[in-house]
Amino acid sequence: MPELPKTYDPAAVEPKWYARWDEAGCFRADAHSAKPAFSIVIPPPNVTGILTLGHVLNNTIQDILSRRARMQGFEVLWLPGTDHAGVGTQTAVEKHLRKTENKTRHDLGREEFLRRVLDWQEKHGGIIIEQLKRLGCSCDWSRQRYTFDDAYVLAVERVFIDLFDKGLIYRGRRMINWDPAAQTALSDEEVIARPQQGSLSYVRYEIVEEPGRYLEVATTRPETIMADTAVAVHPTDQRYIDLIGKHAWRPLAREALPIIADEVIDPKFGTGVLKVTPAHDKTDFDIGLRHSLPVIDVLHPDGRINCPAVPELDGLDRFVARKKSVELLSERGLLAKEEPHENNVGFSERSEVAIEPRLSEQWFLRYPKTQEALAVVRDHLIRFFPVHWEKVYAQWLEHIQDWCISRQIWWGHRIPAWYRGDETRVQLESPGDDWQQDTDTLDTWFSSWLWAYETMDLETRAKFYPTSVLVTAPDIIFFWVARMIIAGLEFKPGKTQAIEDNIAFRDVFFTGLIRDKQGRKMSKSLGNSPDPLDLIAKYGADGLRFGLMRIAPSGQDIAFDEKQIEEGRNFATKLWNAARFRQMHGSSEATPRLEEHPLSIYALEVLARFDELLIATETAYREYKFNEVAQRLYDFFWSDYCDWFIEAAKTEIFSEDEARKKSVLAVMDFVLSGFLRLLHPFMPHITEELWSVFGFGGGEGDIKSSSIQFASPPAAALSSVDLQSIAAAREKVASVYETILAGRNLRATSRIPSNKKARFILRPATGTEDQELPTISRLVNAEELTLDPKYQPEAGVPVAMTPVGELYLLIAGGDKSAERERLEKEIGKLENELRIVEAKLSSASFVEKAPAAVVQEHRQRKTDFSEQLAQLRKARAAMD
RNA sequence: GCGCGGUUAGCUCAGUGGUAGAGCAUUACCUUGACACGGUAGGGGUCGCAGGUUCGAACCCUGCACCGCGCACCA
Repeated sequence: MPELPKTYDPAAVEPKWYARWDEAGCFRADAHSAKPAFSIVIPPPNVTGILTLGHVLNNTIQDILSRRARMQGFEVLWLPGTDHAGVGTQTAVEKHLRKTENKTRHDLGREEFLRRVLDWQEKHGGIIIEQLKRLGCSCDWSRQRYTFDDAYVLAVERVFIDLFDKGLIYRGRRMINWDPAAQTALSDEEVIARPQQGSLSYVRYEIVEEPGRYLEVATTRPETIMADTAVAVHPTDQRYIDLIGKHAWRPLAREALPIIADEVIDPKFGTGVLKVTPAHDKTDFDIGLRHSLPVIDVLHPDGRINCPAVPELDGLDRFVARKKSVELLSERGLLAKEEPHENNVGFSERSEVAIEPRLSEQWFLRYPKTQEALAVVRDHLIRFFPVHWEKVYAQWLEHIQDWCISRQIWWGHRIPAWYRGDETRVQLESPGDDWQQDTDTLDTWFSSWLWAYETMDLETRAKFYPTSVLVTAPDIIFFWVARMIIAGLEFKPGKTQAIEDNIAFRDVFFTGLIRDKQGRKMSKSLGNSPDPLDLIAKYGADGLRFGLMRIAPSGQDIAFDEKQIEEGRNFATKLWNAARFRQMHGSSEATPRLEEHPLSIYALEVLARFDELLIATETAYREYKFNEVAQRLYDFFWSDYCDWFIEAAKTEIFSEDEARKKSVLAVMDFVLSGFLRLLHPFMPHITEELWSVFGFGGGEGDIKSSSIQFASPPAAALSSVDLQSIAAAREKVASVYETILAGRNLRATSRIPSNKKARFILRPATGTEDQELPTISRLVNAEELTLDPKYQPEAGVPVAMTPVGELYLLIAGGDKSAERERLEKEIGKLENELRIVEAKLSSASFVEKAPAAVVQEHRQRKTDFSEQLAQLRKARAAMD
């Protein structure tokens, strides 16, 4: 067994093991395996993206699930890949182009621009894959996919054609969300409402039939007045009822507009009069349809005003034109007033500019299988964790609108539609030379929604689809999760037509969002997003993984604090050193066994706690409570194993009794071997290193049989020990540990410095044996601990009441007044507790109505407190 | 307006009816033969507010406040 270096160096251990695993093909999934299948598809990161803390969280969870399943004997497929990320990638390249060459994509033309995107992809693509490897992700890299793989592209086009043939995809001129910066249509989901501080302008529209009489119209968008084609009021609004059917003069680009009545007008808003602008507002467009109003578009695609009739405004940016139009109206006496007004404005999720509702010819999908998609989640064929996301999901599906799937960007899947004159054909190949292909591309999510199965060939799909679990952030529940569920139900890629074979995944685990300490989202512009690679360099991938998992409560946002990652690193070091300690005392068995050794009470205690740990982690895993699993592992190892078991075990390790020494070392090996396996999914590298160093996997040989990642999960340690003797041992241990705590407290309150040995005397309670004295003595750092049933203390000797008797601390020249003070404090505390218990017991209703066990417990407590109090009072009295 | 989540120690969070917990931070002592990325001991909380149910409420019920999020409205 090679000797462990003094400190753990993740940089020396982690890449070494990852390379070995990868080379040996440990992560490769076998579609022909007889083992049960476990599968996860990665939420594909942007192909040119770099690793963020969000990715670390998400992929660590997937890796934990994959590694755990592998150990449990599943054939595991964790399928990796990347996404072409249409708008995101294109925007990045455009930005770069503007910076380096001061050009737009239109300057280059479509073909050249796409070549530049490919260059960009060549340069930045795949970085994130290498970063995931550094994190330790056990993906099957031989199956890595990309949304622009030939086969994948073909599948996307075929799906488009299929849905078109079914009549679910159609082309139409409708109101869409227009992003004037990216100059493309967006889906409703890509628009984020933000409250904006603007102003409400009250504009005067003169009545055509009654010159000199004006209608006041409140608007936040005076720059679109030229596109007004009517003025509307509520049909029952008494203020204006006589005007319905008459006309009003449009104040800019003067023209007579009909005054119409429509139910949607809110008489309480503004003046109760709405200017109807069908080209630039969804509600207005609908009103226009109901009243057959003409549509006038006064905006260029880039958001500038397109209205030669008003030269003062023509060509101005929409926001500049807004101010200018107010000035114009004001000059002409047509502005009644202006008041500040807050309203919600839709912003493009990507380009961060206000979106423009715009009438445009686009492709739409009428979602299929929405009822079925609701049902599979409602009926828990697919289970959401945490469960409350079910409601959000249902709410979206219940209000679902057709999906605008065409984009006017260049980087994406081309729409397989062809035009010649008025003719349209939807098919893979061009119908002929004189046909022009649609210039639009598809929404990136229109390719992502096939990810759960289109990434698998038929053989793989037969084994691994539906996938076991999807791990993702809740912000893409509509974009991706819901649509993948719909795609699975519609295209039925499963082995039969049955619904349960065609759900995309059985479980969905939604992670939290990582925020900074102030609760803000991580973002580049705030500079509050640490680079995970820096963190890995500082704390190791294992430290980062563990630290993050320990603070990631399921379903809640995570306040990131580097301190927590440091804790992860510290835990790795603790593990390392505990292993070193074991290693100093001889070699270990490849498969540690307990049977041939008599177990000490401390061994029974730590093994019982280990068994509790097994159950607790199993339960937590079932609910995807990774932070709880991590915390349990941490507490068990640090406190139960290191602080208590190892410390108590030193009595035997440093003794001359070979049999007992052997026993305690065997228990250490048993616990270490089991604990390494439990911890492996969280900290794969260090556990593999120690597993290998200790030779637990059977030493050298095939990595697939020696690696910890294929070792079976630990079984319960005490299943063959009778419960009574475990209980007896644990009770004894509890009294020993309690005594130790009391002894240490005596030392500290009596101001004995930690490096000074102290002498103790124990006047034993009935039944106390001297067997455990050496351990107590060691753990209270005693120079000597003697058992003396007849000990009569001098007044002022510090004393503590313990389960094994009265424990006295002998100090030369003890400070009597300090001891008096200490005693009085102790007495005060006890009196207080006794008072509480007595009050409870004297309440007749408590004694009558509370469960007998609870009452009994209180009675016991009362007895204990009273006895201890009597002793302490005696000691106190002796001092006077 | 509708819905969801949160409010417990300075910080991050556990805690589904019976003596309020952990880690970090903090204070004191300690480089002792695994570990100072460590050990030991301590201090620190009217569990957001107000009612109710109960022998007993951080926990169950009702209302409210504040923070965050989603949806709808948004002239």
